[in-house]
Amino acid sequence: MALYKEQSLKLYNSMTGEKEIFKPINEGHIGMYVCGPTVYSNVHLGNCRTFISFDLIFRYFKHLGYKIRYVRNITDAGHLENDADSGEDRIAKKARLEQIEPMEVVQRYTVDFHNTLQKFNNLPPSIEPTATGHIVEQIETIKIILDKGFAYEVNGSVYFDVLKFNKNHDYGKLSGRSLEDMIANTRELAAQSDKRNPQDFALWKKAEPQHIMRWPSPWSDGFPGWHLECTVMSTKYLGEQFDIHGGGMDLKFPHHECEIAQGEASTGRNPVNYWLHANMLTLNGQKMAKSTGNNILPNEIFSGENDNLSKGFEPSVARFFMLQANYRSILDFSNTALLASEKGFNRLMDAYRYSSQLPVSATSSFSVSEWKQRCYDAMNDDFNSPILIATLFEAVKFIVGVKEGNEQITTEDKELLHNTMHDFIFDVLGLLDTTITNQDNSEKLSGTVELLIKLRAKARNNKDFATSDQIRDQLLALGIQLKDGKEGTVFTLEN
RNA sequence: GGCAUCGUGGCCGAGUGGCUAGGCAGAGCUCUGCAAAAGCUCGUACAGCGGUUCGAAUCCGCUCGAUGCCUCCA
Repeated sequence: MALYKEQSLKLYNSMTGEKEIFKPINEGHIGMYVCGPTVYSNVHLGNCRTFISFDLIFRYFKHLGYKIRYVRNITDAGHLENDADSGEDRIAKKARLEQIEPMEVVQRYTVDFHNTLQKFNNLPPSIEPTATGHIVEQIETIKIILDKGFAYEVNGSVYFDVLKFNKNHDYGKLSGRSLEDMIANTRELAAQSDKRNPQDFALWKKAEPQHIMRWPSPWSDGFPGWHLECTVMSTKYLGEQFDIHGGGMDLKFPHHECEIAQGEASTGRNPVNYWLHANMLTLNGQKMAKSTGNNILPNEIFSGENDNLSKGFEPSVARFFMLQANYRSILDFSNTALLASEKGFNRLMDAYRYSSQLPVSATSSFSVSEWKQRCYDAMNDDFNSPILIATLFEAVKFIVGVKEGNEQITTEDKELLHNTMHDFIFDVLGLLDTTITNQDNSEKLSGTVELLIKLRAKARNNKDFATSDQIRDQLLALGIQLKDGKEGTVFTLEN
């Protein structure tokens, strides 16, 4: 029996502002769409957090036995930098600055995006469609919206008529805004365009002569509006109505609001059942953003080459750090927080590794099955990874207790404990065991260090502490730390 | 200015009407030739002011503060 039949999952629906019991349209199947990146520069850590959040969600659904189709787009058609007609396309601008083709920009940063997410151990989505690969479908959708009377053409551009749409629909229901308030608070901008009113948004834009990325359409040589691709591609691959739509918090308005409008205008149906929004990663209390330069690149985390960092960190440590906060909370990035996570991460991994070799007893002093369900309870409560991690640390404490002889575990429970930890640490949280220990190192290195450990033990037996301390201190200077325990000495390597 | 979210112990960060979050740091102890490591024990916090309640960090109101969105943004 599939696990999802035994577990009741609740998720926080941004549309209603409440945690709701999750019920997919088709039992056992899930369609999930997540807004992907605009590939005109390297992904920064804030972008990664969103995709790690949805990777956690994707992984948990898979773990529960759902058959899930996860669609995440690549925005490779440039969005305009501002709303005025003279605005420049971001990708075209980057191409101009780097003196290359726009699609070279797209290719370069798409590859970077994939490489980076792979380092964080994100699973690839089921389908990763591109905006430029769906120009035809976007034109078709514009035609439908025009036919239904929710859009108008002006000078080769097509705009969505928000005022008209709002007469029979609720524009603003996702972000909690009312159109009246928006109109009341509109600051009149000098360079207003062909729009009938400022809340309208482009479905198709006529390209200025210098605009490189352009396609023919019934209205003009131009390019699709920024919100349309997600509507079109989610509909194409998941249907007119699907289960989950996710994305960064900053996309809630206007992007997702516009998607709802486009979907309802073209199909008459509310496209999405559950809206999930991942919150921002901040740096120095401010949102990380490409445009402001307030950001950290993943490679800087790995190498430590950034003024905010004292050292480099493994991708899994950064991932663990992010998963210690709920995906809906703002998380502030800092070196000290990352250092704390690294220690906790290592302790968790040490305990996991040891869990397979625990000494067994006739009884258990800890209810492993009850603990296992609490792991599920945590994830069932809107993917509460911090609670899951806290629960895993209960097991860590217990494992240490068994090791020290203060707790007991049966053979059966030991297997259940080890397997459950494996499932949650690796399959659900998506962490990688990158901790460097003597088990992972080359035989030559570990053989050498073992030899030094023996020599040191011999020196200590002879009370030759000068020699023993020399071995210990010089190894430490090389980044090899000796740890004396009851059962002898082990070592760890600094990474 | 409008809309929204949030304000938790030294730091990060859960929870949410009565019951220990967790991690890191710190303190004491054990172990140790010394140290490190490891283990054990320890914190009574919820912005401020009112209100509801037998009882509120948790609900309501106000004040203050922070952040996000309102223009592209994960």
